[in-house]
Amino acid sequence: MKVVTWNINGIRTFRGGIKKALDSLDADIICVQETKVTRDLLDERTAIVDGYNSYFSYSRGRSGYSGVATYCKDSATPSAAEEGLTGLLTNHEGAVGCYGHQAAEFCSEELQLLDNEGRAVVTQHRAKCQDKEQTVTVINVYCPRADPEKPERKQFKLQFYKLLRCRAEAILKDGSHVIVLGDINTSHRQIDHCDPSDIDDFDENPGRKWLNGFLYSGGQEEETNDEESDGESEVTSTDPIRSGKFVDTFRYFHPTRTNAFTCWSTLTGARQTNYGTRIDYIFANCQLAKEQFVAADIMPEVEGSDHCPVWGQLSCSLLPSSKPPPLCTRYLPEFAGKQQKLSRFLIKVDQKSSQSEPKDALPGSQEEGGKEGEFKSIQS
DNA sequence: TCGGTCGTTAC
DNA sequence: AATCATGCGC
DNA sequence: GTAACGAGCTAGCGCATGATT
Repeated sequence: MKVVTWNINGIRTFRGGIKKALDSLDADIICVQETKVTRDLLDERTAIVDGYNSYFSYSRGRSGYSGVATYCKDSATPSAAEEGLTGLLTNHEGAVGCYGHQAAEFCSEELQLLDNEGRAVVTQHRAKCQDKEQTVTVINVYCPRADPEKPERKQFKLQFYKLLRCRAEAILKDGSHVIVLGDINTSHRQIDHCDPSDIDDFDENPGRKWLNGFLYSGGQEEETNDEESDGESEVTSTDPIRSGKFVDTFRYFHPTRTNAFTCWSTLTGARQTNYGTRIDYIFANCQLAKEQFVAADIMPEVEGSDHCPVWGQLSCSLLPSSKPPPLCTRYLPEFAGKQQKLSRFLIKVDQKSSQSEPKDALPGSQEEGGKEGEFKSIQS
């Protein structure tokens, strides 16, 4: 199976629908960030793509801002899907669960704010990894940018990181493999930045420290010793710097490749001179990375955004769920007439009636509107 | 995780 | 109902 | 003369909103 992440900088720029772009990426799971769309502005050709099932999270604060979506091939239909990292947005069935000890680390208002900008979608899949059936959870994130003008966003970004790690490790501890992918908005090391001496990098240092803690650096032999300088006090004992459980899959396969960037400033036309940064990643827990990942790379030749796609190839194959979880976009009542899967109407009657009502699927903060009745009548 | 250049100012 | 001007966030 | 210090700030997209035709 193959996964892709891509910050698309506005999903509505794909005028004729996004299907062609999705197909050309040729992946089972495609995670996009910065959709800049809200439910009321989502059109059918974007939301309902033949051959895929999709899962959106929208910014609740402002429109035209942030937002992520995960598109799964029908052969990769998840068994669970949910919006956000905190669980506060998921009062419906079909959620992934496993929230760790976030309650001890964050106050509830803070948690709500961290999930208020449509920055995360979590899908859970069954996979067959050499005979054994296992669970793989995909966390699609658009991590906040730390605007230097706004000091509070710096803290927000770090808190989001902390929450992301908390959730990812909780799911991992529960026994699932975990893939964390998306626009992480921090370049990890000097090699990942066109100008490592830039002042900005010092400002982003907390983000790098987080990455160093989140990632496992075994297998990346270079420079493991000079990292000790920012953790000299605890280096002798627990060595928390390298306690991470995840692997940067691109760097795992290309440990020394330089000028490998995924994001370029449009202000200066920096893409033509490849003056960029690598801030879009596919992270996988160590075991998954080592045992299942067979390749990973960036796609700098793909245009259409100020970011390029990143892909990872796994040797395991996905086992599709027979029915998409409630968060699936195709359950939205405004698209009820555009059901794509004929098989949805062909499943056994007893199974269908024992499932939860479609109205439980209505995601997010939007009102349920007057179309719901129409939808229910179509369903039953 | 650093070195590094250049022009102006202060001594 | 289009178009423009301005602002915001990257 | 030389050490110390500070260097300089525009670019372009996608989107929203409100005012103008």
